[in-house]
Amino acid sequence: MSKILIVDDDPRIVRMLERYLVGEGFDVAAAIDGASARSVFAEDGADLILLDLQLPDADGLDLAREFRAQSDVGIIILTGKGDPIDRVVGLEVGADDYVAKPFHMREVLARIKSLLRRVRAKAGAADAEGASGADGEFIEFKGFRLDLFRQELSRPDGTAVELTTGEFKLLEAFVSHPRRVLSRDQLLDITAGREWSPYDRSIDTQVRRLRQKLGGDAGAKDLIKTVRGAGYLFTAQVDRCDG
Amino acid sequence: MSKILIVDDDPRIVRMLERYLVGEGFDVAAAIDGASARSVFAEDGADLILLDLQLPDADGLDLAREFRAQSDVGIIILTGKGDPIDRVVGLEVGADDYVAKPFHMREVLARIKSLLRRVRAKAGAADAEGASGADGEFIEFKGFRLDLFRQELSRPDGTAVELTTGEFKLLEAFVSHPRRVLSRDQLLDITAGREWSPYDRSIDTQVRRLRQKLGGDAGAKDLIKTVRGAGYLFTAQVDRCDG
DNA sequence: TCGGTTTGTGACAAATTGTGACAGGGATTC
DNA sequence: GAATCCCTGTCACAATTTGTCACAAACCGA
Repeated sequence: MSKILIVDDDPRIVRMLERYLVGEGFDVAAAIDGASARSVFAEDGADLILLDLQLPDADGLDLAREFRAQSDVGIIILTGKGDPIDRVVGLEVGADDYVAKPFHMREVLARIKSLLRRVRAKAGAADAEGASGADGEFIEFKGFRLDLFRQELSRPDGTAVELTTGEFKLLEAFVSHPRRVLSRDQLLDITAGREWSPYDRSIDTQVRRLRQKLGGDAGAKDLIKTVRGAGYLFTAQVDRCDG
Repeated sequence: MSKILIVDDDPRIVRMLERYLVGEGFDVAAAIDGASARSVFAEDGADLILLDLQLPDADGLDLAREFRAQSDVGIIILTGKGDPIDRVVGLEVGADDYVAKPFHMREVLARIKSLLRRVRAKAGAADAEGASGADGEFIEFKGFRLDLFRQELSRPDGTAVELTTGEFKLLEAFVSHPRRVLSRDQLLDITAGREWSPYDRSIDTQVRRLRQKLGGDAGAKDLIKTVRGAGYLFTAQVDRCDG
């Protein structure tokens, strides 16, 4: 269950959001000013913050920067009619999304779900980083080298493998959770932020294309193994390097 | 409320800025030459100065140095493409940021707010450098060198790359947020201050032109990678240098 | 072995992006 | 004020990427 922290000085908005989100099964906390928001977040943490910019005792953007500096929490900014805050500023402080007031609950919910998916995926990827903590540049497996920043893959012999965006995301999902069975549901969630439905074969197709590019000559099925009835499994050992 | 001093010899620009910023709730003063700027600043002070470099009776850089010497006021320089900036000492004198003419009001507003936050934060604790704070003179990536004040770009071999204003702003957006996927929405917001609508292809076109100029000979797709369904990604590592 | 289920594979259609051409707008020059 | 050039957004079309479909192959339990 995901924890959501609502920060807004308007009690009506807080109540409305709170009721709706609790009804959707979220674990909800609320704060009506910057000070209580800080303490609540410090105490209980959160997976996602809904943050109004106009607070009685603090600038919402400063708050956003603080939260972002100390964690990977997802931040959705609620912009009022009077503040034409543009995305540029938000981008600088690390906000992930925006909702303009007045909003519909349904819209907020959609963005929350979308962002939670992204945050979870990112957290998963961060797990794989291990204790080094540093944002490693390369990931190596079975002689291949994956550059996360450039989204490029090179073969053991150094030649480049042309990957499309979708293939890269799929491979990233695999190397982030190596030696673990990933269901089609999880893979689709990570790569496309979508829900999986029983007859969706898109992951199968992408796996096929990735296999082809990974092992046109050698062990493609070795790298990505099919687990019947469950999903797919990335078998290779994964190392991070900073060089 | 924050006090902003506008210094520009073009009355239209002054009026435009003044009206907009007053509408945003700032306390605005204006001067059309160096002498009046000095007196206004000496008399009333300011939290932030918008400073044009071309003044009838003074060099804007000297003025900036003076202001900075006697206070911690934030300084944003307005640079025009035709401005005869003979030396690159713009930042040396202590300017905090700059905006290239012609600019959009929203862009200026975003930078003003960002800088005001930084100035306020500076009064408090350690100075966390803002993402787009122009505290370096050059920006280097993959051998290219970008001069923010002159809006000039030079290739690894030293030859100049002719950039239009739009291309420059796009590149600036990329180097300000490197190794991060920027949506068309965000890019359009940064470069033009516009909202993106589903069939707007202008960013695609600008990206194409920039790619062409960046990599006419080398890897253009290396530098700006397309992320299908999401936006574009600047892949190179970005360094700020003072030399 | 047989039948049902699940997955691999090729082909195709839909969606997204790259590319060239063009026209309107703004600035500059004469 | 008119001619001109440059920049920029839009359009049409090409190329690429991706999801879906139909069918073949593989797997599993009875």
